[in-house]
Formats: sequence, C-alpha cells, structure tokens
Amino acid sequence: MTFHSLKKHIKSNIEISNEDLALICSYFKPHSIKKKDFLLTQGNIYKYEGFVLEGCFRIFAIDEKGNENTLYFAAKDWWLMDIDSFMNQTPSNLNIQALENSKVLLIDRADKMRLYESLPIVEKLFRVMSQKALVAWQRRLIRNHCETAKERYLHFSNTYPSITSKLTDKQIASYLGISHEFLSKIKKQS
Amino acid sequence: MTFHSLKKHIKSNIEISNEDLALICSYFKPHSIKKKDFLLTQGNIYKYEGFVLEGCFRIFAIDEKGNENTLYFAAKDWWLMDIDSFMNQTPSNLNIQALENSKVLLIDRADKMRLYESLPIVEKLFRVMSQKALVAWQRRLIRNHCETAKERYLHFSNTYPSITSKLTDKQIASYLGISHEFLSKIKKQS
DNA sequence: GAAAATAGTTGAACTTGTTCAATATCTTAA
DNA sequence: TTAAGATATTGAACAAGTTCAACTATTTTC
Repeated sequence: MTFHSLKKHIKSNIEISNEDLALICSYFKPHSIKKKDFLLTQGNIYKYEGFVLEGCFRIFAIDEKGNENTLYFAAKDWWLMDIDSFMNQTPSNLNIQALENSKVLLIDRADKMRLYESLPIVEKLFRVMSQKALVAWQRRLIRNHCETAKERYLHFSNTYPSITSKLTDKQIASYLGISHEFLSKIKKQS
Repeated sequence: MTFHSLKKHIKSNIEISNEDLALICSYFKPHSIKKKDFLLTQGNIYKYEGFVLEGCFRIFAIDEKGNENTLYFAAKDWWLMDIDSFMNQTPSNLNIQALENSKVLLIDRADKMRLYESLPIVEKLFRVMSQKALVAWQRRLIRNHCETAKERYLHFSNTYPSITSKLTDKQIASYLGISHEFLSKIKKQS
C-alpha cells in the first residue's frame, strides 16, 4: 500500500517488471516529517533522496542578501533531491522544508548507489526522469524571459491549483522571482 | 582522431572500457555544417542528436511575438539536442543554427535507441550528463532571479570568454533575456 | 485568549529594463 | 566596390517591478 504511488510513478516513466519494481521499493523507507521541519538545510551534505507520498515541500536557496529563492515545490509524487550535493558529496546550497505534515519514502546515498549497480534499469529510470525535468526547466526559463510576472503567476496557479492553495503569497513570489508586494498588486488587478 | 574528443568527454562523465567507448563511437557519423545553416528548425521532428567537434551553434526558440529566445550556445564538446522532440517524436519548438562553419558527430534516433538497448552504460552516461545539466539550469534560473542584467552579462562573458567573442550582442542579449539596446547600454557602463 | 510573530496591502519614490526612432557601423553578396 | 542588409549606439518617453514604510489581517504560541 505504502509503495503503490511510487510504483505507479515509476511505471509512468519506464516499462518495468513487477519483480524489479518490488526490488526498487525495498530500498525505500517511509518517514514522516512535521510541518516546518527540514529534510535538508544548506551547508550540509544531502544524504537522502526522497519521494513524496503526501504533504508538500518547498526547495529553496538563500542568497548573500538573505533573499529566499524557491526552486520548486514538491507535492505528492514529486521527488526531493539536491542532485548536486547528492552526486558530488559537496555541501548543499539548498533547503528542503515541509510546508505541512508530510510522508515521504527515503533512500540513502549508499543504497542508491547499490541500486544503480544491481539494477541497470534504475539508470534508465533516472535518465528519463532527468531528461523530462530538463525540458521543464528549459521551458520555465523561457517563460521567465518572455512573460510578465502576471502571466507567470497565472500560468503557475492554473497549472498547479492544488499546490497554489497550500502556499503563502510570499512563497509563490519567491518561486516567480518577484517581490511579495508586487505579487499582491498583481492579484488585486486580476 | 575524429572521435578523440567524444571519447574524452564520455570518460569525464563515467568510467568506461575502451571497447564500449569504441562501440559507442561507431554509431556516430561526422558531418560538416556551414555557417548559418540549420540542423533543426522549429515545427520539425528532431531526428539526430549531435556532439560538437568544432565550431559553434545557437539553440533558440521563437515565440508568438517573434522574439528570439536563446536557450544556450554549443561550442566544442557540447551536445546538440532537443530532448523533448527527440524523446516524444513531437514537432520541435527549437531551432539549432551553426554560427560558423562547424563539424559535428551525429547519431540518428533509431541508432540511439539501439545503443541504449545494446549498451546499458549509455543509460548511465546520459543519466549523469542530464543530471549535471539539470544543476546548471537550476543555477541559471536562480541567477536570473537574483542578479541584474549587468551581473548576468559579466558572469556569462567571464565564464565563456571564447564563446562570447564569437557572438553578436543581439545573440547574447537573447540568451540573457534582455533587449539588445539595453545590453549596449550595459556594456558602455563597464 | 492575549501577545507575538508572520503574512498581506497599499502608496510613494525609485531603479531597471523596454520600446521606438534616428543614426552610425559593420558585413556580405553581386 | 558599392548597395543592401544586418548589427550596434544613443536618447527620450514609458512600463515593469523594487524598496521602504506604515498599516491591517491572520496565525501561532504560550
């Protein structure tokens, strides 16, 4: 039951046997994370990769000026990772915080490496997911270049209405790359 | 000789035997592309994936208003791909144009699929490269949010001086997401 | 349930970047 | 080698978004 949504998610990305699916799932352990708790804070090395079962997370960086910069939000069926820190074992620049009481499946770095080695299809799984993510990031950057803040806000809230409803305007503004005051003015207009 | 830089590039990403390297290379065919010619124009399905041996390319999209939006530039040792069109066999939104006479190694879609199947390490290669690219795109988006156009220009020209020197200001501006008039004003200041 | 903290609103002054138009410079093809 | 076309520069008027500050809601915590 716990692994149902992970299995479904994997099958939506690659063709895979039930045996392999079960083996992959056996590496993941369920965890609960309370609202406002952090799975990762910047400066630390990221040891886990996570898959969200329920709840919602915010992945953000804090720059020198103290501004919070939200990379993305992760709700059900999204992954929690800091690829850079996880791959290279370098201190992370990111923070991953639960926005509500949440449940995740976690795999630690050593197990992930074992999984890659013991089951080559896992390479394919992450290759496919990474490439899809890449396309999404490219599109987001283009939107940032050619759309106004208002257009970007409407696109986000229409694309992810259920996530939008869980967020404060401050969090949305930090995702869109605008000040929260300006977001307030945008919302008043529309 | 032709495959030297591709081999070196692959080895910088994964550990691999010389036999596997040679097999991978056997799928790629060298091509020359003249300045201003297109490897891909939007609306078409992308059939090839390419590795740049020499020269320089620009990968860009044109939006409804007719604005050119440069995703990235690809010089020696960079890949030319439209992941979206190549993976899903859907018409591309991108244009890939040679900025000077260039040489590339091309692999067509069917061969790429065969390569993935016959040599699982190729999945790993593209998994690793995609994840590295993902990190780079995330950083670029953050820079777009928290740096001014001038800071972004200086970062770009300092990071890629040899590419910068091959480009017109119009092309650089479309990469930074600003008007070329404003780039001209920025350059005058510094 | 009151106090404290956080989030949202609004306005005024300001900065960054755009648009348009005119002019100047550089490339390229015939 | 010259005309045509693309590229770069500059200025003025404008639009988009920021910053600061004061105020109002809304949550959170004890």
